[in-house]
Amino acid sequence: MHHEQALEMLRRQGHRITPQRVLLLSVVAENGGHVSVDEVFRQAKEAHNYMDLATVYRTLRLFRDAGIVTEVEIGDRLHYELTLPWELHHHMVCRDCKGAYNLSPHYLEEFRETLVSEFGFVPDIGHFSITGVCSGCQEREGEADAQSLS
Amino acid sequence: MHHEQALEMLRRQGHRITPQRVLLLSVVAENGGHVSVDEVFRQAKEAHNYMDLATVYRTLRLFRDAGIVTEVEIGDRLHYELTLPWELHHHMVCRDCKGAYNLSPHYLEEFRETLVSEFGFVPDIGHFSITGVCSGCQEREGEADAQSLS
DNA sequence: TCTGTTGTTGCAAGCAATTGCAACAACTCG
DNA sequence: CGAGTTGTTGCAATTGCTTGCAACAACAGA
Repeated sequence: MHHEQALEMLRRQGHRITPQRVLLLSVVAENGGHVSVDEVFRQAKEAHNYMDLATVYRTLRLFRDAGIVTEVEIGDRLHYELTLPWELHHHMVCRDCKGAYNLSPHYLEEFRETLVSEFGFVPDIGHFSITGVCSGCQEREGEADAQSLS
Repeated sequence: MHHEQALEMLRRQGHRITPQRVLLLSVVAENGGHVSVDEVFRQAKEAHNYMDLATVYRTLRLFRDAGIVTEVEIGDRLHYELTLPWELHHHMVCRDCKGAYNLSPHYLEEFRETLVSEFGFVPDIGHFSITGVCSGCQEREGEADAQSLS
């Protein structure tokens, strides 16, 4: 998603283009992957010498609702990443190392359709993420357990 | 899960049985379905004339980690319900009406196994819940949309 | 270009939930 | 049963995030 394009989307949805929004969008964009709110706040302040945390939260939420960014809950903190429509994905978040691994949407398609057809429940899988333990941390846990037994 | 049994589980895991824990367990148990933290706090205070909110949070989390209760996030508040091993279920939580509907584990089994075999990622589906819109609220939304168009 | 309307910001207060720490009490072992 | 050990509690402070509100500024229309 190109900046100009995203800003145009916002405007078409009736939102105003403010310097804060332009700045925050570029901060998220320049970070490649997912960034924590704190990090966005810090970088924005660095670039502009001022930024209000409430504005960061409100703006990122706005971007999310406008489809410009995707919200990912890592641990219990919100992170955001640019939504790239040609590479949509969900996340598997490791509860130990807080790593976030991408998951192709096709793994969820069947599950989604079952919920809709069986229960008429339409899940929000645009922002889906699932917590668990990644393979690396499982090995580390294994070692720890072995030690605690000895 | 019977009270005595749950307390015995706690003790076996090396935790102490305190009056607060006994009280909080019975409050959760007596509520049948899922209860909000606030409600647990209120009822515990009513029964015992004193209870600290931090203790409620810590105790419920302990119960969760011990497998005695299940944590359900409804809206953005934590709720808890007794874990009944013979009727395990997940939840579909409606983002509009905050209703929580039970979902049999079998709907997730396949998804779970795919994550494990494909990625070595073991999801926490003991505490799984998914947000979306229930069928009732979809109808209501439909009406609202129709009105706003007229 | 100027002006009015209305969405946005900054600030401070508020929320649910968590945490550090000293006083305390449940369990263990003698 | 009584003393020591160590997990637990109560309290207050703190965290991450949200919200109410008055001042402000982006856009539209004249």
